[in-house]
Amino acid sequence: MHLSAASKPLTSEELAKAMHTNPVVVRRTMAGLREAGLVRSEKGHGGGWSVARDLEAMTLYDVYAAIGAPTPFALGNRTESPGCLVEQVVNESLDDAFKEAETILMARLRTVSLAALAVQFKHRLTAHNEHQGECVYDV
Amino acid sequence: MHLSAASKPLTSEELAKAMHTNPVVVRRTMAGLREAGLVRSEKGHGGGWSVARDLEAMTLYDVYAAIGAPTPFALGNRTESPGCLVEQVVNESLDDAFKEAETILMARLRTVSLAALAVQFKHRLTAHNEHQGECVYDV
DNA sequence: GTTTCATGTAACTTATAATGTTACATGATC
DNA sequence: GATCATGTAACATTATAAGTTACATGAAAC
Repeated sequence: MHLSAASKPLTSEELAKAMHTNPVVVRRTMAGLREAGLVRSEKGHGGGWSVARDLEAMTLYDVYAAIGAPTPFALGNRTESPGCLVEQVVNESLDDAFKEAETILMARLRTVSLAALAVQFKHRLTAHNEHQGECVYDV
Repeated sequence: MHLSAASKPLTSEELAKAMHTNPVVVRRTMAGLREAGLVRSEKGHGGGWSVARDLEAMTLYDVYAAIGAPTPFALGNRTESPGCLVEQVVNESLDDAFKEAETILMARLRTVSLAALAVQFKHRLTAHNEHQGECVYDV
């Protein structure tokens, strides 16, 4: 979203500063997005990161998938294939519950396009400027 | 569930052995269950842990709540109250999605009583014994 | 009543994963 | 060819959960 708001490609350094992290961490994360075709990267002068397709055609789910679709849950099985019959029964029941919740979560993420978030962002920016006076938001 | 299957209170040491962990870790975890009134503990000879109420009246949610209701999600906001307007908008959208998923997950956990799991466990135990010949399952 | 057994808990160590950092290779633009 | 930017390996730091040691407290057995 920062990229789409900018008029030129943004460097990893600029992005890192905006989100209080490190250029290499940015590259690592963005690499997933690049491989998924969500963003582009260019080397050399005037290079950096830019969006590769319409924000309308990107959802939060696409971003999630692009970064590797890590398990969204902090709770999990202590053992994957336990010999303990109690543990088996509990694991299966929890797995069912998590699966249901995950399905719903993913469906929800698919409904949120980055374009929709960009609209909300613009509203927020307007309100912010009215309250505090003009403020350049280039990054 | 191990406790309800046993005919006497089980010590932290016995439980630790059954779940391949450490007696102190067992005590730490069980302390939450005790404070929530799900289990009892007794010191001294013949002491140990036992269930404090009918398995019918305990659900997976009760257990989850008893151990402190930690956030079930591995994904979260990078910053709780970010100044960045993009981050604000994304956080709120994700928070909404997580909240919905969490509500559904908790509702689901409330439908699973430990008694229901105990029934499944007994079935599994029967099948296990038919397949392998009698096997004492006291812990 | 004292010995034994069990929990309760503080303090510390270890394991693991995410994040941050340094260093340098590769490629594009000026 | 000098400069700028990504790509990536290797390493360091940090945070958190799990495991461990040590010892105090209380209950039962003898």
